[in-house]
Amino acid sequence: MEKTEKQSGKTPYHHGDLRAHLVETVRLLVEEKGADGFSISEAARRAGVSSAAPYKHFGDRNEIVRAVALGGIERMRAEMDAAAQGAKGDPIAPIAALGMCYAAFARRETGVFRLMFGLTKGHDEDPELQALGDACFDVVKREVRAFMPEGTPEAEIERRSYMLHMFVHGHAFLEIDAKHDLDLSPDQEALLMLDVAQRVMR
Amino acid sequence: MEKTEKQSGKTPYHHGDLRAHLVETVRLLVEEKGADGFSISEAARRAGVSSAAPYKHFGDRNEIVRAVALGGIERMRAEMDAAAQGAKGDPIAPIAALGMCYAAFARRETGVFRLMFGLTKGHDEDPELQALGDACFDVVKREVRAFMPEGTPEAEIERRSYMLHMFVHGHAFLEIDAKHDLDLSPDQEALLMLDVAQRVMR
DNA sequence: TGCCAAAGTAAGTGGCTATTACATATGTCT
DNA sequence: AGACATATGTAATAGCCACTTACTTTGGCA
Repeated sequence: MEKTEKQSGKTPYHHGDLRAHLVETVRLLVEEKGADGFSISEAARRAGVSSAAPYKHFGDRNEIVRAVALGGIERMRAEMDAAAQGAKGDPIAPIAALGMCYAAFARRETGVFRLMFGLTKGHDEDPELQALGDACFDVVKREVRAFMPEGTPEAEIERRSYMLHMFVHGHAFLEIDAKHDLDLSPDQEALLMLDVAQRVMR
Repeated sequence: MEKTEKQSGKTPYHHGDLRAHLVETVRLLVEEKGADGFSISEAARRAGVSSAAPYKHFGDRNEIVRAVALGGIERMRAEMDAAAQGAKGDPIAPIAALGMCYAAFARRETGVFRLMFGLTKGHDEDPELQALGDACFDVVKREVRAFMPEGTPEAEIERRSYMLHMFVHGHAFLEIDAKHDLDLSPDQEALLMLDVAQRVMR
């Protein structure tokens, strides 16, 4: 029973932890072919099981991609947390670092990133998705709070945090969608992030 | 052949201008069910033709949604142009108006808006799509140029324009995806746009 | 008028999602 | 150990979709 307890408490029976295997397979497929360029059948084929097997672990296709998206959000949250705590120079450095982190994730895991924000297929009211997203935003608010003078009203912190989010979110999507031919070097992007952070936090 | 390819003056043959009829039908379906929630078969059914008929006018499904997206971009460009020229109070008003326009379009035509920026299915290198997008951005640059002191280097104009785009683009998507429970009134949103515009243009 | 190409249809191919009926492995209970 | 309920798997299937092919209809024009 408690030999190979995996993430969701599902114990492997016949072929190991097919559930986790499928999520990882789909994650790779999403990066490879985009969120709508793959099929569950294909994932099952790659995992070496029949096309019906996935439906023993997920109710429908959406549940699978949802699991991939949730994993992505949590991964990004962890990276943001680490990036903010690792930046210790200028007081504004953690805030700029968060922006770099966001953009870097979008660039590195473009498929999953699109998924994280492109789930509109019945996930409008997904509490778990919302909660994980909020957890990411909490990291931002934490750093904004640390930067602002003590006693700053929460509404102000929320407002600044939202402005930062607007900015990096737009930048991330404009970049991965290649809507501008900017082609910023990492240094140039870091300067841009710093510039924007200063304009928002001033 | 492409002798009658005037795109504004398609000649009706059997059932009228099926091409334009299909684009409009798909536009409505996109708003109704989302970019991936409809089928070409369904559009054909609504238009009262066989499921093979669309393929006499479009090479594949992507060409149809591309046409819808192109129409959306051009419509938004026209609105942005009008909004900027209509705002004549504070010198920064046209810039804030552009932001409102962007957000309003995203709210009003959410499906098409998502389409405009979600085409990643072989449209990475679509010159017409890129050109229309650039035309929108030209409106922004025009207003930024008008705001900045004469002789401002083009690179600076480009930079400020890009910053503005980052902000409004992020705001638009965060709002339609309901990633924050802000629920701004039109007035509050206008103030936010003005605030952001001032921070960028300062 | 007769021709031809554009524009339409019916039928078919292959793929996908999801379901159903059935087969098999696994931990538990006695 | 043996039995059993259940979790996990398969094969077969239904229904939908994108797209193709072969055929028919229609409208403009030489």
